[in-house]
Amino acid sequence: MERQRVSIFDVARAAGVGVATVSRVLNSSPRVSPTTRARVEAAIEELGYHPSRLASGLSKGRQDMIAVLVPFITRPSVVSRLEGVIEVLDKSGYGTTLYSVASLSQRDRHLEYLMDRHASVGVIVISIPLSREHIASFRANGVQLSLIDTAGEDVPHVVVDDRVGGALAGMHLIGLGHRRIGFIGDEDLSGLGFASSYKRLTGLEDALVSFGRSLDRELIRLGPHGATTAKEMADDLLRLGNPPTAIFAASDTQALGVLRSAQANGLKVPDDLAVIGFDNLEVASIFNLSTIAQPLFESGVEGAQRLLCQLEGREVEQVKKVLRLELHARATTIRSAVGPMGTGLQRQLSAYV
Amino acid sequence: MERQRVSIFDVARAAGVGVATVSRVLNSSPRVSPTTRARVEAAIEELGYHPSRLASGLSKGRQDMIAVLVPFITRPSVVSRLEGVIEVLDKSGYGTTLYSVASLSQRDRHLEYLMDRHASVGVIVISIPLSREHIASFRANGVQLSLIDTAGEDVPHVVVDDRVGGALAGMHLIGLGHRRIGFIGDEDLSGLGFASSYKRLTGLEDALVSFGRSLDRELIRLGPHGATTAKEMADDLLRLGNPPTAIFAASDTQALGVLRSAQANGLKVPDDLAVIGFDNLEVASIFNLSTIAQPLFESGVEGAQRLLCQLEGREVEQVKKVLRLELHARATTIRSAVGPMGTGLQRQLSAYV
DNA sequence: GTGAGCTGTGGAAGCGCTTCCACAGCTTGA
DNA sequence: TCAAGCTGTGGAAGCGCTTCCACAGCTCAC
Repeated sequence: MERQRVSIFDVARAAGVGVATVSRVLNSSPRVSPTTRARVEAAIEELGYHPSRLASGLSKGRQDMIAVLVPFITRPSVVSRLEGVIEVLDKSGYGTTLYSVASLSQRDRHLEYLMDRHASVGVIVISIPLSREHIASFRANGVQLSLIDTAGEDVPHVVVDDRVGGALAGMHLIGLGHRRIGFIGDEDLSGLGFASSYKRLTGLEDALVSFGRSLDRELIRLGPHGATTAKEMADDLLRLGNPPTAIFAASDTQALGVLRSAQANGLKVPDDLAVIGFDNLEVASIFNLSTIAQPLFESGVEGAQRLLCQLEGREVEQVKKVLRLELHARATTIRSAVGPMGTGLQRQLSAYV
Repeated sequence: MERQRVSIFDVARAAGVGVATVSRVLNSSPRVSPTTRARVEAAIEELGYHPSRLASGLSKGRQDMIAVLVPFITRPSVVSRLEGVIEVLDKSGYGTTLYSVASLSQRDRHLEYLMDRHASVGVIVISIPLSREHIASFRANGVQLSLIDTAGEDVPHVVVDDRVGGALAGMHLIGLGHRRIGFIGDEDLSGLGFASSYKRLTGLEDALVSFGRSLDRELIRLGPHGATTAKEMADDLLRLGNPPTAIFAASDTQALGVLRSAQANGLKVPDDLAVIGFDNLEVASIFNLSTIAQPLFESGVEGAQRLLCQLEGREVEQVKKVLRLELHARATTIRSAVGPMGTGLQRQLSAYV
């Protein structure tokens, strides 16, 4: 039933040349005369030949594949990054394979498999911290690495300064007169070691400290990522005897939950409660949510480009690339004509150079 | 620099057996004595040997890889489905590769590559319509196929009845007394032929017709998917001399845009404007948005399981599997104590068997 | 005791490519 | 004119596996 595969040998015979010549045509080697090339191309066309990546990979000792390691593809921020990566990789000639990681064991299983030139020539890791040993193994096996939203010694990585971002949010709220600032962020249940939420909290503390104040542990809630859990945590915070007047959420998704909690509790935003998120997802602009914007899509593009750069044998100019964060002060922190969800005042402040 | 690859031959020598025996151990063939097996396993462990999928695939004439073809990974609904797929595939022993499709040419390029046992033994297609020829090609090449949210003759597919879903939404709104019902949906710019938005509109028409009414073309707006564009379309609709009293959005994302538009225009939901979406994403429950719920994650699980079923040589029991739709009537269509975003009345109606 | 039928094993061919090496037929410079 | 050096080409080895085939050493029924 299944039709016989057309191999390079069939093409060679049809074109009246040797297999080596066909291979040269396939790999666009200059060492082929135009006439021969045309004959071979005609034969390929006629037979409907598709070279086998498997055979080619085995023969070359490496597969022309790039692997992308991502956690939690449910998170919009991860998806945006991934989109940027795919955008670039898709026109690169490399195949792209996605590996989704949700647990330590899964991470290790995938990493072990990917540290092999037969599996991939390059790996892009998004938001997953890698150990020194991991990195060394990749290097030993000659597999290139490019990190996005996670750092690594001597490995090209593109990040933002989450701590500065947290400080930015903190300064904004403090500047608006808030003294009791709550924080809602992620608890790392996976054991993978995600640190961005924690760093953003540290940034908030920096801001408070620089104003002679300190972090109030009572106003911090950490839990699994998601709008629903964030709402519950916000409910909890707002039930306190002396509730916060502002809440900084570690992501826009969580900020949405906070917003929802405020409304359910009959609080007016931003008057009774100011809310600021992180990421600047589409929902943030839709709901006029104040947020710290980070270039998600661009981080993916950048990370992918840096991998390709290495694969072409060129040095990456700037091993650690820090992308810019920006405060988008919108209606959930700044009072405006139309109210929390209105089309009021919308300020964008450039963060730092 | 790069260390030499450990091959099956090295293992064979270390264990004092032939390569065939090592291969048998790797493929857990019963034809190996326990003692020999133990010796080989020890050698594998000691040498840190990892078999090459490339070589194995080439030798077997097929790669143990499953490809997943998805459009627009930005859409939360697609991501949920994908999550379900990955959940199942990840513990299946097959490698999983993701191919993202945003245009016709990209679709064809990927399909052409994937119809090859050297690329994958099975393909899961999410939401992308396939032609009869595509399907025939897969079959001719012995590559198994499983479709999610898209149909195909004689190919296992899991879908929902979007038209019924549309009717469900329509009946709900009509039952609440609405006579001018607007629709906001997708325009298929990609040329890939996505039909769900259109089918949902047809369902709305069915509902109207069954009540002796008809679809008012003036109240229909189609545009690129997204909350922002949906808001603009809703603004447009609400500016009409005789604006709709209810809007059915083809997805929750778009419904969010509608909600935003209502608020910006000073309309109270659901009194001045009722809004219903589709999908039942997390945002829907957060914002108490009425919606037609479809089992997204489950569709992914189901689709993946059916592919695995075929790969094991078993027949899929039900080629066309229709998943259930449910009306979740929440605060954006039904008045309640707390208002549009309150924790008011929340009814769930089972749709159909 | 002998042939048939196991079980466990190794050798080697072959999967479809790439690439090294050899070589034929040229062109060039001395 | 001839050695040297191109250019274009083909043959064949080899990438790391799987699997067919052969075979040794058994057991077992007759």
